[in-house]
Amino acid sequence: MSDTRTQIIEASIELFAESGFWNTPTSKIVQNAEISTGTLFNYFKSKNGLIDEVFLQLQQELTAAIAEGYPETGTVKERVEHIWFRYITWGVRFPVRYRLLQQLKMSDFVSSDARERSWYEWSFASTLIPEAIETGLYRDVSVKFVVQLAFAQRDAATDYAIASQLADTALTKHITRSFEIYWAGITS
Amino acid sequence: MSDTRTQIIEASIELFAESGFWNTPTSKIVQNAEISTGTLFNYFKSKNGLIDEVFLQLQQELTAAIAEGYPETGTVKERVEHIWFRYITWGVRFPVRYRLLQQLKMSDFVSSDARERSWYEWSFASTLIPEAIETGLYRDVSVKFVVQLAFAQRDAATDYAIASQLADTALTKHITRSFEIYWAGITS
DNA sequence: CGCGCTAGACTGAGCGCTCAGTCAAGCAAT
DNA sequence: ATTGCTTGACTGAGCGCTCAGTCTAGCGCG
Repeated sequence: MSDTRTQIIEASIELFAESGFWNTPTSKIVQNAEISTGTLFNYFKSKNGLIDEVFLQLQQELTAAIAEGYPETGTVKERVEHIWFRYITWGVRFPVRYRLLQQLKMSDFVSSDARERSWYEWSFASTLIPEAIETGLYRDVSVKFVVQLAFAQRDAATDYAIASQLADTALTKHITRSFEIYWAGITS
Repeated sequence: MSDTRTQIIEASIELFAESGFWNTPTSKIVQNAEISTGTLFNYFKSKNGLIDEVFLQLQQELTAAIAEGYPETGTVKERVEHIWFRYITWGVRFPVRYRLLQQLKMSDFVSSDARERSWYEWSFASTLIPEAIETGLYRDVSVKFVVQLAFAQRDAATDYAIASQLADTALTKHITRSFEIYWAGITS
């Protein structure tokens, strides 16, 4: 990882988050990264290629934060709660990065290739969903919907925490409470 | 509402939903609407002005669908459930419009002026939130978070219903169930 | 009824400009 | 001398938007 490459990615994160992808010309990126036009295209084959790399970078940072201390042998609830906690904490600590990642996930700027590659990072949690089904502690609802709800409620909790600038004990309380609400909803 | 204006808006909805705003040049819109370049700018002062109008149009259609049969005098729960039901039903019936509206809400393409104007449409529900606070049936959670959670869970339920192509009784059951989950989570 | 006229919706070539991406020249390090 | 990174003026495709001009429906008048 050369220094120049990092500079470009950091400048891109900042500008993309600020103005969006289509409103951020490469000219502004090179200006912000203090390099020249040509150098950008030495490191990335196109602007879209750069967007892919920014996405992978952010996804990797988030996944690393979650994977750290992951209770491989814990109960399903413990593991889901761990992800919940780490995810929201990361979002609050890096709100610019979090919002950009959210936007990238939703948009179709990111190539399907990059999306696929980002899934490998989640291998540590690959047994979670099958196990959740087996334990059968959920209400009579499809697993797909339970997962989708988890994502939606977790993201809503993160947005709220960022907007309200929660920290320390207030943040911890909020995370625990939001998880309780989720768990109370889906378990019978 | 002239026919040409409607043509332009319908063409825009289709193309924006398909390729996004920045990937839809005005040349494609006029092609799709079977008019010429200049006509578009007779009806809308700019491309951004057009986006605003598309947003207002969709928001209005959705609000009209929800306002119809709204139980003004019902309990808080009844009224929230009514909105829940109508919203998801509208999304399932018009998935292209629903997805585009979601994107527009999230993005910053829509001017703050247009956003403000769209709030007037919701006046029929203006007493809902104050009443919800008074009744105090919620858990010890901030009202803002309860509202944000409602939006998030309702949208997740809609996405799931669209993706799974639910209809008729299966759809009704899903809507009721998803509302139950929300209600179980936030009430103590 | 028929003619002349007008209003204004519509047209589309083309303007000015921005953009992503190129490439020949320069430079520093070996 | 050679290699490989860096530079930034340059390119041409594509964009939003304009405007001088066309066309037609419909009105007033003899």
